[in-house]
Amino acid sequence: MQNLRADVKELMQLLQQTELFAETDLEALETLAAAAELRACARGEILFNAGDRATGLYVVAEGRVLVSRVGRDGREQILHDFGPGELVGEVAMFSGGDFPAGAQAAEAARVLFLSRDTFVRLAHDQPDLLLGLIAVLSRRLRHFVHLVDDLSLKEVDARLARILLEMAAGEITFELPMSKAQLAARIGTIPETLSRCLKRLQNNGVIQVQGPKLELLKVRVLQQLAGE
Amino acid sequence: MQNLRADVKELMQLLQQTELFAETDLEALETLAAAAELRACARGEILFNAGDRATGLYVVAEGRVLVSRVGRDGREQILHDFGPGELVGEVAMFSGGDFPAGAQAAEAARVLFLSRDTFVRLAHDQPDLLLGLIAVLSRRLRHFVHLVDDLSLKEVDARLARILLEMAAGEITFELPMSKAQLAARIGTIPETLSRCLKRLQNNGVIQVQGPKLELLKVRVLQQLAGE
DNA sequence: GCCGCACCTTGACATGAGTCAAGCCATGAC
DNA sequence: GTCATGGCTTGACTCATGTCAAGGTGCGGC
Repeated sequence: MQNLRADVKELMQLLQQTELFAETDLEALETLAAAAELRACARGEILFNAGDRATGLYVVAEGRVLVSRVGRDGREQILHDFGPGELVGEVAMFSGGDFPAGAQAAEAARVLFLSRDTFVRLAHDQPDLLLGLIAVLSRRLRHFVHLVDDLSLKEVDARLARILLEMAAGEITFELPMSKAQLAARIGTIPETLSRCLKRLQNNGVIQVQGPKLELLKVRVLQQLAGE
Repeated sequence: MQNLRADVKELMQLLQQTELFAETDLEALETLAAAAELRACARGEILFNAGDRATGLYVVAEGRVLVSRVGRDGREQILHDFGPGELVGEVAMFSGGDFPAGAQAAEAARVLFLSRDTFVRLAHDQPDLLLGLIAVLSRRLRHFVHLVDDLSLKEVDARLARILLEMAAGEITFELPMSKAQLAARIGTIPETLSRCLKRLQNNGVIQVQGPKLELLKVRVLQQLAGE
């Protein structure tokens, strides 16, 4: 991970586009920007591992960062897939102090690092920031409820259907925003199983797969599979 | 669910023993207590269902409240098991406005209901409350990370071993604090499978089961099973 | 005491999903 | 060109876990 030079103006702009700091006033933003470090990481590079001591949090400026847990057998479960503007590693700051999961760049990325101190000092006289953080955490919890629901109560087909609909975002053709191996890890399975599920859906005429290109032929069927 | 009369003094005491309001000053606590409603619920009674509009949050005063999701096939996954002093339904207040999961009393319980308005008004001039809430949400997230890890990356034996060690809390003999069906729902399986796992552990001399009474004979083996 | 019910256990079975090993296809290096 | 590589697919197999059905056990009501 490489530290980059960046002027405060640019950092302020980046911060303004984040979920947490969008409403923060300019003065505070400047303090924040002055204390932030901009870092570049290569595809696959690790930001932190589960169990690492957390000295601060990250904000994704560009690229995508995956947060995941890895089992003893090497299998990986992706917990979050964060894009520009999203916070990474905020939980560790307010409970425990170590990261409960690991994070790595899914593609070349730039991230802002904010030290714990910087953040705490700022939050002290910006109660709005706390409200924003509460909103972020609540959204994360909601996401986890659905993830647990999926993993515990649904089969792979249902999870796949749901994520396809989500990634399609209303379109009927789209390109997978990640490798199939990563997609498998997101829905809590392995590439082989994913491959077979996609095949089955294709054989049933529900979707059309062409490398990373997907076409949703029967959206209704997918919705039903996903559990409404 | 039945509304109970309770005097403000008593409610204040209850609130002081909660994870969120332990540090709140007496004046604010009094306001809170005056606005809170104390409710009694019978065992099995439902506080709210997934998807219900949330008009406030609950604090467990007595008894246990389970938060869970139920699949289309009727299988249940317990997400949280809350005891006295813990918050229930806080997520809904800060994102979305509806409960992402359902809650029911695991045994006869008394809960305090706080309306959204009451809470928001109080939080407005008690920034400490926000910090406390952030701590609570962070802990919940940490819990979910482990739950997802368990469900996705470990088998039932490992989850069972972990929860047994947790419930034993250092003792070697203890009594299950819930029915075996509920235990099964907590570790993401069904009573039949739980029954077989317990049997297997017993046959291997790792534990001794006598109805709801458990004896841990080989703690080391359990720890190893649980994944260190 | 006996009935009925809730809770739990057991067995036989079905199946979803992981493992292992092989092979395919495209891409980039040389 | 051909060779190696990474990413994906496929098949055969195994195994954990869920389903279904039956039966036990204990407890409270009457």
